[in-house]
Amino acid sequence: MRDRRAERREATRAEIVAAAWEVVGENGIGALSLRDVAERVGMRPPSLYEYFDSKNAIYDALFADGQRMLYDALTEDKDLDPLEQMRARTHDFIDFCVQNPARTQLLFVRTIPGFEPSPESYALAVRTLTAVNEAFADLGVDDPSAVDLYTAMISGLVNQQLANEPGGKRWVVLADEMLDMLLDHLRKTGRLTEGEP
Amino acid sequence: MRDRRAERREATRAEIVAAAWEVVGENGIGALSLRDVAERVGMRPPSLYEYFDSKNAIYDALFADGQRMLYDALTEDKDLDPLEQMRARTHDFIDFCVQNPARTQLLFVRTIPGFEPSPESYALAVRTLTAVNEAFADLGVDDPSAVDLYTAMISGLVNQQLANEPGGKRWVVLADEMLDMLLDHLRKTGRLTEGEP
DNA sequence: GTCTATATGTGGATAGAC
DNA sequence: GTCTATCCACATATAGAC
Repeated sequence: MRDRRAERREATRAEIVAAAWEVVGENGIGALSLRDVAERVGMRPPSLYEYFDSKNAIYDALFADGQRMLYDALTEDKDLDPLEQMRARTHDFIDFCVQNPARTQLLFVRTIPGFEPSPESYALAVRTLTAVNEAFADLGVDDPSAVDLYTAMISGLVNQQLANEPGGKRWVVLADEMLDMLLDHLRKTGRLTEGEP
Repeated sequence: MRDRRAERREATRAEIVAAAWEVVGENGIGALSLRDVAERVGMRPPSLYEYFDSKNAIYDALFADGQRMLYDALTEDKDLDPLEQMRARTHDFIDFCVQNPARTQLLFVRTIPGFEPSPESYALAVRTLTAVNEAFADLGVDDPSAVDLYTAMISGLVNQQLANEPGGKRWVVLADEMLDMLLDHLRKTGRLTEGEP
C-alpha cells in the first residue's frame, strides 16, 4: 500500500530543493540562505529542519540532484559511432556546465567551507565517471590517464569560460579543436587505433 | 623625508594581510572572518576598520597580493630557449596553484559572493597574462586562441587535481604530456614552426 | 590608533508551544 | 508539521574614552 505520508514528505523535500536551485541561481552557490529558501516555499526557516537536518544537508541534496541531471543530460545515442558519440557528449557536458554556473561550481569545485558530499551523493558522481570511462573503452582507449587528460581539458575550457567571460563563448568554441587534439595525441602515442584520421 | 607614520601603517596592513592568508589557508577562502583575523594580529575587530574599509577590501588586498606572488613565481630564466622557458614556467604555475588551494580559488575562480577585484588589483592579473602572451610570441605563436587553449589545459589540470585529489599528483604529473600535445597541435596547424619535434 | 560599548541586520540552529 | 521565541556567531558601523 502506498505511503501517502512519505510521498507528501518527498514532494515537500523536492519543493525545497527546487527553491534552493532558484536561490543559488540568482545569488551564487555560496549565497544560499535558509531564510531565502523558506520564504520561497512559504515556510518559516525553522520548519525546514523538519525536512533537512542542516544547511549542508540541503547542499548535499542539491549535489545529488545536480549529478542526476548531469547523468540524464549525457544521453546515449545508439545511432552514432563511438567517436561521434564522444563528440556529442562532450558538447552535452559543456552545455550543461555553462548553462548553470552555480551548479557547476557545486558539482566540480570544492567551494563551500565545510561541505563534503555524502557517500550516497558521491556515488552518483562515480556512476557518471564510469560512463565516461566506458565511452573511452568503446573508442578502444583503456589507459586511465587518457581520461584524466580529457576531463582536465574539457573542465578547463568550462572553468576558463565561467571565470573570465561568463555568458560568452570564447573558450567553449574551442571544444572540437581540443577533442581533436587529444584524439590525435592518443593515436600518435598508440593508445587509439580505430577511427578516422 | 620618510613618512614614518605611513610606513607603520603599511606594515600593519601587511600584517593583517598575512594573518588573513593564515585564516583562509586553514579554513578555506570562503571562511574568512574579521574576528579570526583580528585575534591573530592582536586587535579587536573594529580596529581593523582603521586599515581596511570592509571585509571585501581585505579580499581585494589578498587578491592583489596573490597576483604579485604569482608574477614573482614566474621568474624568467634568460639561459633557457623559449620552449624550455615555457615548460619551466608552466611547472612554476602549477606548483604555485597546488601549493595553496585557497589562494588559487581566490585568483582564478569566482567564489566569494559579492566580491569583484578592484581595477587596480585586476591590472596585476592582466600584467601576468600579458607576460604569458609574450612567452608565446617568443615561441613564434601569435594566435590568441592558442593561448586560450593553453590556459584552459593547464588550469584544467590544476582544477581537477584540487577538486578530486587535493595534495596528490595524479593530474599534475600530466603537465609535460599536455604541453607536448599542445605544441604538436600548434605545429600541425601551422601556428608554430620553430623548435624541436 | 586602539579601545569599549553599542547597535542593526543577517544567518544557522534549537526548544518548546500549539 | 509548523510556529514563536530565542540563542549564538558574524559583518558592519558608530560614538566616545584613553
